[in-house]
Amino acid sequence: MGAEDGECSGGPTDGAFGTDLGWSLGVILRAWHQQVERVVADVPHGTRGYQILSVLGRGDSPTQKGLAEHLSIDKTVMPYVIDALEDARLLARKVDAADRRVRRIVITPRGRRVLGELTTRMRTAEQALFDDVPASLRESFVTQAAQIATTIHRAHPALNPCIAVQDALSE
Amino acid sequence: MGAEDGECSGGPTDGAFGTDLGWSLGVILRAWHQQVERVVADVPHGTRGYQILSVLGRGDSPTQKGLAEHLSIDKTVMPYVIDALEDARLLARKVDAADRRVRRIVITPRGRRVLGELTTRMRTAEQALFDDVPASLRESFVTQAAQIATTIHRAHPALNPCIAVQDALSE
DNA sequence: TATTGTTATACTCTATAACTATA
DNA sequence: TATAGTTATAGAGTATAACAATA
Repeated sequence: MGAEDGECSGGPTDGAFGTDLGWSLGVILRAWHQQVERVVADVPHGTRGYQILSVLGRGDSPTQKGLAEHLSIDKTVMPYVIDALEDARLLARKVDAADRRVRRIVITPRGRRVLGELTTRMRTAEQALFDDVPASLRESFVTQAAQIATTIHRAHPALNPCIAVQDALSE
Repeated sequence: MGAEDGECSGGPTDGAFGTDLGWSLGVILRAWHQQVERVVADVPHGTRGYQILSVLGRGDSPTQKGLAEHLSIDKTVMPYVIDALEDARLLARKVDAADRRVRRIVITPRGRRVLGELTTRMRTAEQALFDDVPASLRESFVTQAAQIATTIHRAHPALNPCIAVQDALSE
């Protein structure tokens, strides 16, 4: 005791219309990271490594540039991330025959196996994250987040040069 | 031309149940930061400074420790953040009479005025962020994010030492 | 002895600039 | 000349450790 009251009353600032979206998303994203960090502990570069494997698991063979844009990180970050994942034999660089400047990133059988395990464990971790949240709310939120993220990712070329690349390609 | 296909197909990885919550939230939060960065350009420490003013605008007079816990940052980050906001005369440190170790942070009249302007401009910026998202979806998402963040913030003591402090106080 | 706040320092992550190899 | 990828380096943000003041 000493303080006559609680330190902070908690929750976002503007209850009426939730202008404090940044705070809310920050709290959830930090909790997500903390919750899944043990799942991805053995994956080089943790959640980032997992997200790269996820994209590859979809069947894509993106370039390093395309991958960087999907993850919204600078292309100069890619080499050491890809190096680490390649050293772990989870993926491989493959020189593009049509343009030898380009390295296509492909998942290895081992990478696919690891991704399978990770996906299962991620589901469990996310359920634990939402332990005190009603299932219907959780499902709704996750679905809406995916919808909105996809829309924003498409709508903001500055944030999503990946689309700019596709536009350029289709010219 | 050169690449035979697009670099990445976009969207989260697992359409079925959205295991890629981390990607979705990351995209939305990054876009939010980018969208509001001009609004908070004049506020020391940008969105962080804004979030601190938001809490203070609620009428709280939190300690620096409580504030750090609300924002999920280390207490050692607070001094220079508070210094900058105090230099800008947006808030002030006030020694707690009951416990002279403690500095209560209070908003200044100027801080309250600035917060008012910021709140309005944040609303506008957030609407721009969700320009291509249906209004009903946007409102639902923002509300749900606030609900879930509050629940998680309460449920995870490790992430939310603020509650731990309150528990300790109520003993 | 424990806690709030502070300072100094080291570490991680990220971006900027300059280079190479291809086109 | 322009682009994909790489490397080296500098910067921002963050955490760890040690300290002062107070309880």
